Amino acid sequence: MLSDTPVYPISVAARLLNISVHTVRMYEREGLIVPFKKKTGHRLYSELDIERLNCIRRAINQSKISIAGIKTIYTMIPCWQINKCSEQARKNCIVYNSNVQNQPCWTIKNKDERGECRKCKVYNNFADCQIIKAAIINITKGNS
Amino acid sequence: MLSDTPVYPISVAARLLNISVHTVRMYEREGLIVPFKKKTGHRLYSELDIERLNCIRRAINQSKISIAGIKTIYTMIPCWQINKCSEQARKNCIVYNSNVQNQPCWTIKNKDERGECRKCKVYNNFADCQIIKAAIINITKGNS
DNA sequence: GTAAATTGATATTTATAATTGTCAATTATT
DNA sequence: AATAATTGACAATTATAAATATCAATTTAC
Repeated sequence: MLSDTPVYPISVAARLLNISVHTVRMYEREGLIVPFKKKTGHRLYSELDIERLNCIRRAINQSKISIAGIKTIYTMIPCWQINKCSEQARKNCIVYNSNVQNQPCWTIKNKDERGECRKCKVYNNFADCQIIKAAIINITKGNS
Repeated sequence: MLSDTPVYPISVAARLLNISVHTVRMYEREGLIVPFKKKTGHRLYSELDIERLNCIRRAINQSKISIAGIKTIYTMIPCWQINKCSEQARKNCIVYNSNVQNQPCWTIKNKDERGECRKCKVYNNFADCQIIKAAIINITKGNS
């Protein structure tokens, strides 16, 4: 089990991934990752963040999915299913109630009952496009 | 309602789309489209095919989703839901029974009870990535 | 029967996404 | 207090996906 404790500054994260600091920041701007931020604005990355970034790199370099494509796929995750949100929670959730989002749920500001995105199953378990596909298939297979 | 009758040869289709004949063939090689083919191998495109191709072009040029990304998204369509396949049909369907496909269902050869892909709702109604997203959301919202 | 169009396969070109570089200002570290 | 690292913003570069060109063989259509 990978640790989700934010420990690596961006320079170390970039070195672990064999990419530049700029690229790591770009993935954040594009909404693919949500690193921990200190009050001063400095970023910190966990082991889990590194694994997530590796996954994104594979999608780009091996699967040839563009960043915009990855973002679109992330937006397809039915988070209320993953999190088994209650009727009440759904009623209050901006993600659930706006089909037309073009943003992954973790990029949408919290005005509802959702907790911290960095700790959420949706953010942590569905970095891989293949896993997202499998999840959608599983969920829909339950139906008649 | 757009006609699904195959009428345009590839040169006309390409002209309607402002792209080259080669590009149209490429989209087919990549599994994004399934044009009608005469016994001689010559392709024919319908109005619906043209609209589908326009949709693919928008995904590439405006949404900046790569061809590999579009293909991955197409692979996420839960076709058995769209087509309301029976238990029996699912049991016999290679698409339903192999989660690990990396191909849209219409590129997988028919050895089961599925009909002609060009006539299928899944192929015809879900060219647009946004619509696929909406469909997945709808289907999963039905669940508890 | 002949000119125009289509086919597949390989090679080339082009467009642009992805990545990196530079900079001054701010923050961290010892 | 001084050096190293990080920040955001803009510019430049690189890598490669997307599109096009070329070719001989086959098919279409008048």
